[in-house]
Amino acid sequence: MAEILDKVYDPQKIEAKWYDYWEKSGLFHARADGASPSYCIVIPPPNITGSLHMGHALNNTLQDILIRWKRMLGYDALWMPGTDHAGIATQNVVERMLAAEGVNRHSLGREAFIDRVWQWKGESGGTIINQLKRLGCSCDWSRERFTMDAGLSRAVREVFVRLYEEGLIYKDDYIINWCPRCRTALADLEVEHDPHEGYLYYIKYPLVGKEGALTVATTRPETLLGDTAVAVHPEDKRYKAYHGAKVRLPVLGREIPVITDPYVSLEFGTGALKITPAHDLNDFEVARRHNLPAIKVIDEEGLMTRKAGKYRGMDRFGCREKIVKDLKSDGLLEKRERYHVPVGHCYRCRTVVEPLISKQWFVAVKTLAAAAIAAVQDGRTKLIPASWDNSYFDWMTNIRDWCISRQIWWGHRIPAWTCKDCGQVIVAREDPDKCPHCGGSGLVQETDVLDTWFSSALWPFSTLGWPEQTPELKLFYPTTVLVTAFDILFFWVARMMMMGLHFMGEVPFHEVYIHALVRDPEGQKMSKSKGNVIDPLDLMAAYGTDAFRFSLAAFAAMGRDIRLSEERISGYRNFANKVWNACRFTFMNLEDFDPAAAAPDLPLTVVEAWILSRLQQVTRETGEHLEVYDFDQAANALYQFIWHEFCDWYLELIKPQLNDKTDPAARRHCQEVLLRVLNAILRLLHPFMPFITEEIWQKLPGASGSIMAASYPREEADLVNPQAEAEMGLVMATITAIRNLRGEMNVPPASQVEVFLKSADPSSLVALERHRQSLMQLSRLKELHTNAADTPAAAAKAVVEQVEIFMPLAGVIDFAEEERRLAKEMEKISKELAQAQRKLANEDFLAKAPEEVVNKEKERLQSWSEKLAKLKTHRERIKGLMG
RNA sequence: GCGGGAAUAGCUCAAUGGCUAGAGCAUCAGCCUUACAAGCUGAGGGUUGCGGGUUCGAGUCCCGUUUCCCGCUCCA
Repeated sequence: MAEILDKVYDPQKIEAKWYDYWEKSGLFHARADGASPSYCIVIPPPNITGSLHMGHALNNTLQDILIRWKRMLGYDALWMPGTDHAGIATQNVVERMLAAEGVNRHSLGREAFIDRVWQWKGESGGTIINQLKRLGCSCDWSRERFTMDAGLSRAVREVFVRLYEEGLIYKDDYIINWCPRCRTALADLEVEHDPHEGYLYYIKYPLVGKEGALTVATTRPETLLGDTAVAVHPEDKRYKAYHGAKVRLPVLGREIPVITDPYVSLEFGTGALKITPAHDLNDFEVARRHNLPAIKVIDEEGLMTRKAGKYRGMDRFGCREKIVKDLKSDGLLEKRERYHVPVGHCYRCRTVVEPLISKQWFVAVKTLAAAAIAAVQDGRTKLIPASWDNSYFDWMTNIRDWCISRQIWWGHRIPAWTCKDCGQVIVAREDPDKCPHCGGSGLVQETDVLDTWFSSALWPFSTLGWPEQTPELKLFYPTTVLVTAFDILFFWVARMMMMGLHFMGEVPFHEVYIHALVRDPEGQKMSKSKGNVIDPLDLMAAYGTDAFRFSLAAFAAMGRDIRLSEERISGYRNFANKVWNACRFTFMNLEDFDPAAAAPDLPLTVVEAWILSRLQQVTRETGEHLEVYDFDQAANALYQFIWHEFCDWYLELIKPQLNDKTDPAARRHCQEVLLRVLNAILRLLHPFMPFITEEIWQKLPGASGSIMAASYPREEADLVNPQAEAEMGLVMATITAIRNLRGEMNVPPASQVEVFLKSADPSSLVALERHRQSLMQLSRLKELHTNAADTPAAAAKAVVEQVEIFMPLAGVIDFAEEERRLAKEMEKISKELAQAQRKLANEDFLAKAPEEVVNKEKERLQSWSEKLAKLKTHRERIKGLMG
């Protein structure tokens, strides 16, 4: 016996209880016993500092849909969860807390500081995990990992040591991007270039021993303090005379050479370029070619060094103003022009990045990148959509060595030691206590930590237990698919490809599904500074998690950004309510239903054959769409079927049988089929709307256990029934046509009318006769004449396929109104007819188009002209009646 | 600057080169029809950005053009 659902669908009430139930039942746990095929997704690990934003919500909803779907299909589905230690971001958070207490990390000391970060992580680091649970994510929490936990740290060290031993990790003096606020080096990728309103300054460098000066153009006059040359293009005729000359550096008076290098552009500025090797990447490379010294005039805090002479200790921007002033008073500033300067900012704190020469650790990525390129080229890993291939190749081809050392404390400390006695560098898996070269005990460990992405790059195998050869690693690597947004394609995906291929010998994932970015309704990127951030938790509270998830899936069209509109989410909330009420209706009609009792052996009615046939097709479509990550199409197919076929038609069509208590067997049979369809619908919908489907499933007669553990519907081909679909198509079209006539002729819904049907095709009438009750009920008829010998003249008329429909409206009908309506209808049809005629009159079309297309066109022509003829006859009759 | 998208109903988006270019929301009209007013039944709404071309046939393919978005960028 079925329990009756509450009258109102209340998402908050039903969503609260199921997550615990699932988790406690162990339903998220992958068995890893090799008994069924494996399916594995590793989660893009969110930062421990993070809280759930729209990007996470979309990303994880899609993953959960895939995982729940595959799990129901019988795969041993592992969704490997975890979090990322987010070195710089986390350190910033904790440092801010310390600042509020009036201390800083240096006064605290390294050990204590790290303890403090762990403490913070314990208290606040789980926020996002709880939010993922709120979203319904069915991750295998028993396997949850963290990039700083013991196992992953061991993997990091193993990778570092091996790469070092292979010569792929090295330490060198090089110019790197430095954030003076975070006081650490950054990788090229971690610098964001934004245009900045600035100036291009033209500065005179007086010639030594001659009259005159060379004028250089620069956006950063303060760096002239570190200039060690002025470069011109070797072919530049303007400067031929100055090759080998010397100029005097303004302000400081140092003499520096004029050199020639083809790097210099002839067109830009004056064609003379100041060279500051310590503070500009290009200058650094020019200087290497010419063996020029580098003079560091800006330090790690962004302050001028003692090499800057009288400017020492000034802030770099203050120094710029002062220098410009001094140049002006010396008469050496020729002019300045307004200019858009591309300025690099730290992606974590937005501070202007300072290029600095510094000793850092690098990964030599060329060979790793080549392997990662090959894997995508030969399809071992597929990017979906493939339009990302070119960006991937482009980036991978132009990649430069990866700076992996960070001058912060929170992270994996680089396992390198320097011997104070012999000066040798030791890189080791275990902390050494004496120098293996000289036996000395004065070992000093590297203070830097590794870039956070270094550990995330190992995520697909480190989380599965590597370097141990675990059963999980064997079963789930390579993982099936990685689901991510394109903004971390290079940061993360590219690096996982490199590391996975190098250490596992196989790609980390077979497919990478790259989904859209969620934008605000105006298409703007959501950001705190713009104030247009929509909090997913608010949406879940307002519309329910199921509606929210379904919206995200329905929005997730491939290769297109998502503009989130609340109106549509509320539309899907209505859909959830619709599902709820369809179930409520079903349950109300199952009060006397005993699933254990034997089902009567009755044949399917046409209506049942039709709905089961449609169900098969929707089942097939849903699977096909999910298989290729067309989440939106899968969601829409279900929405359309459930609302507009199951609810709008099927439930209406079976009401008479359900209400007919005189034939218990037929009623019981009807209940049986209804339950069967609803059961399948819930399972089809479950990956998208896990909570509401579970809530209803638990009350569904004959269902047991969690819907999570039920099987996902598969198409039953023998139930596909084109005849039933054709017949119901005619019935529904006829009902719609009658409703249409009523509407057009302004017949009040309450008043019942008579309808006459006529057709040259007797089988149509037989079919419609079979559905007499449905026709009467759904189009509100007083009487239906399907064998009308005489059709009333004073009637409104419509034509559906071969069937003519007459609705006599004696005393009600406005002949002029009907005449106008017919004229309009005929005009529409005439247009279609003309188009078909035009096509068929075209000899090229007849000769070149495929036969079936031509035949189709002929059929269309025929049916249009028949319909037109019928309407025309009728119109004449109406006209006759009008007098 | 280089590269990639996008442009279709008032809005957000669909549409293997071939049925009358479709949905949802919004609008309008009428309905509390015993699951649902978060609902039901209808209706209106389109020169597919613009200009060419290929084709029997173009929203779809090609060229040009305009606008918008997004990446990448070592000419100061």
